[in-house]
Amino acid sequence: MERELLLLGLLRRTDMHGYQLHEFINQNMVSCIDLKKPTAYFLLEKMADKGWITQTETHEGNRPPRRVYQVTAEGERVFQRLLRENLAEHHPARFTGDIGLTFLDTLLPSEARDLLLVRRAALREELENVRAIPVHSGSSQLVIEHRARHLQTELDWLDELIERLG
Amino acid sequence: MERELLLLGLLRRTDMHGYQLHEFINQNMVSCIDLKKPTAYFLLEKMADKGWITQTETHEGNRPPRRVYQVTAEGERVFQRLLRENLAEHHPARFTGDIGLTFLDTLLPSEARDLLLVRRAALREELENVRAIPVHSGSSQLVIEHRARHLQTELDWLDELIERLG
DNA sequence: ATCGATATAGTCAAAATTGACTAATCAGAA
DNA sequence: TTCTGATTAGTCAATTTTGACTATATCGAT
Repeated sequence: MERELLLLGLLRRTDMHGYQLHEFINQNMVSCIDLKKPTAYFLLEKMADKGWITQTETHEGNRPPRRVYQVTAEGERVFQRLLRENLAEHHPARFTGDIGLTFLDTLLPSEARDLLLVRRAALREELENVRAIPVHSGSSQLVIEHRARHLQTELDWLDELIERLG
Repeated sequence: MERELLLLGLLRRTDMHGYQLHEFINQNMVSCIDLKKPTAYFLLEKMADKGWITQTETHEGNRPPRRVYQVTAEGERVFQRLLRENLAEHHPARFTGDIGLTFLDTLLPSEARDLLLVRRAALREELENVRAIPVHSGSSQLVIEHRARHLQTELDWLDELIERLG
């Protein structure tokens, strides 16, 4: 759901059409996410179906029509929910593309802090688990060591973020 | 291609059938990759089509037949190529699931070292680029800072790995 | 004014991925 | 022994994702 979070978050700032959204993401968030154009349109259509956003077709001359999207009241509620979920959950497979960070400033620092505390707990647990993997399991020692390092970096980062907020 | 690299690498060690492969990956490499069962079978079929592996159907009583896979000579060549590509390339979107590490010990330390040197160069370049992003670009400062940290961790890790090998 | 190159805006068929399923076997409890 | 739940082995339809495409507009050079 973090792609939906991103699209909602951007549209909440400014109404945009599909191409514009995709361009923005491609220019400013490459390091964060790789969202292909057709996927963006696909997600937008799905979100429109669910009533999270509405489309306004604008015809200009002979051009292909542009569909500008606006976040609905329901979409706003979904954004709020997704943002909180994203911040509180520890997604084990990604230290990159932490979309929630982009919209952290839309929350009260105290609430943001509480959500990150939940995440930190899960992160700590995983780090302990990884450190507890016996040497002669089927998994590669290098892979485990590598992961432990990034988990530690993530933990340090969260610690600092939490401190900044509190 | 790193899923193919993984499957080839595992099959190169021991012949296995699809379910076995999936189980092994799921038990020992969760932190590394999330390969769903149907995707595993899909990839195996594709690899068999390309002649990288061969299937041997074994019927046992009334069971659904098991297809045991073996790496062909061509598959072995592809494995060697994919491993080298994987080690030398800096994949910007993942600090997790570095499959190449699992099979690093199949190379001569000196060659492994050379490949990782290429990767380190690309990594350094990205870190510089990320650090050079102006504060008032469209991207979130937190996201950039977050990425820079993990890139630095990755760089330190590579430095150490390279030293260990040289 | 016109030609080519690039930017804008979106679509589509083909390929890949997934959740949910079938179906047989096995291990232990009643 | 027979029932139940877990394990083994793989498949399938529906959903998602992608590369390649259409088509107009715009901008700079000739």
